Amino acid sequence: MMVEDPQKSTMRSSGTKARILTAAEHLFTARGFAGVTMREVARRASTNVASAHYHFGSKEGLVIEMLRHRIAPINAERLRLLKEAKHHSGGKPLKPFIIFKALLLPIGQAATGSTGPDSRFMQLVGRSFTEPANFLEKVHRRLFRELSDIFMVELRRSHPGAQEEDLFWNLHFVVATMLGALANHRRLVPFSGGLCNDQDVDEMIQRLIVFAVGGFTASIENTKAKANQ
Amino acid sequence: MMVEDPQKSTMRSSGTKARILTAAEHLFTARGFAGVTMREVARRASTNVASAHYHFGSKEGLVIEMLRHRIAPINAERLRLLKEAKHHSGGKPLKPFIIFKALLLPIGQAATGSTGPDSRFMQLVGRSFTEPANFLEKVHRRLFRELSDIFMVELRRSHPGAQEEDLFWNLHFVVATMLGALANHRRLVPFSGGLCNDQDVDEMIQRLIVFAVGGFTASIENTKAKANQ
DNA sequence: CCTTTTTTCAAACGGTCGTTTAAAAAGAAA
DNA sequence: TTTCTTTTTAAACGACCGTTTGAAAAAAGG
Repeated sequence: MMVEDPQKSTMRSSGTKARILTAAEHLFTARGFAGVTMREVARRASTNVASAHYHFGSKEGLVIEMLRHRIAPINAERLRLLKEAKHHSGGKPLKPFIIFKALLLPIGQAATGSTGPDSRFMQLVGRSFTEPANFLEKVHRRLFRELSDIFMVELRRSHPGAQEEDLFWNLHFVVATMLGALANHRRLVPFSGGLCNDQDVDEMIQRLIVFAVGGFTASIENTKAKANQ
Repeated sequence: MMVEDPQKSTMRSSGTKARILTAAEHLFTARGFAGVTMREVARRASTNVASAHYHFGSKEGLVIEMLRHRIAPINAERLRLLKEAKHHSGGKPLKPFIIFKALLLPIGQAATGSTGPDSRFMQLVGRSFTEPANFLEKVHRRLFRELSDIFMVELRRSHPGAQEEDLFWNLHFVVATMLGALANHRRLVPFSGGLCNDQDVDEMIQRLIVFAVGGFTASIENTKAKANQ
């Protein structure tokens, strides 16, 4: 068998598994999960379908491993930034701007990293949330449950008077904005008649952070004002 | 042939075409475009595949017609609300809150209308934006180009000092938030541990409007402040 | 009624899909 | 080398896809 962790124990494979992963990432990014066949992935990786099944078990397995392989490092960086911010805050609650920077900045880093994925890959991540495939829900739960719990703790600390329900709603909106912006990124250029540049991922992330903080804060303030009136 | 407008001239068909459209809407909503076969649609509509091809030409044709059939009335209502608001403003620029209400409220109306689609259908609309199928881009361009042009005119009038580029970016974010929130709607319940209710579409739209206005305004103000410093 | 057009239907077509099989090739251990 | 395990390969399997065909049924026009 040997479908286990590449790091572990014996590893007699040449780079076939890694080539399949890379090929899958490029093709799934361009045409989605249902739009790409195992035969195409295998051909781009200079191998055959049976090899892909040998390494990943199934097409689902390949999709899951590819997403995990790219998302896990981004989430680790998010937690690192948050921990770093807490260390510099001296026990005081973090400002929303700091919290959402920790959530959003690692996306830009991943998209502009030297050997990392290009900005197009993030479209795939956004798309993976909207695809109806049920097997993806489990993956997302495993990949994002701990992360969202930790971020919710910080949001609670920074908004002591806010209703729990409102915090959930507005973090949900922030994530929705992030995913929507990533998934529909390429539409900005034709929409703006070429005025906006979609290549500068960092600019998008900076704008996204400002927008997210503004939306979140306005919404929390609005609900608080209503409650007090 | 007879694949033309149902309103026009002769119409000897019983409700087959309408039944196919309804069946397609339900199935595509649940499992996406690629995840549903023409045979399933035909069976749910109590007819057969050839009939579906007779009425819609192809699977793509069916998808396009289904989207157009649902989105066009929503966009008409958006334009109506905007025109109504302009009529009551006495020539003064509209506030962002009013503009985005005109953009977002019709979604809630469509989702809660008596014979209209349920909230799940809006997931499909959101999904149609992120699906990689190229034929959808033309549909979206035809359905949304005029709409976005008109809304941009009002945003310009309400933000005389703002850069054109910033207006595009932030309207893009508002739309991204809307699409992302719609597409990921059902995730809110498990994410919040059951605290938030995803059945109340009106509540979501209300919260969404506040969030969108807050994000848009904050982002415009932020850029203006930077330019002045 | 008969004629003409529109609509429905069962059946088939050509292709492609994810997956499996079984054997060959390559490496590691002895 | 021999033995055992891991990896790669070509070929096939069974199922299902979107679409088309050609004829029957239904509706409209005369």
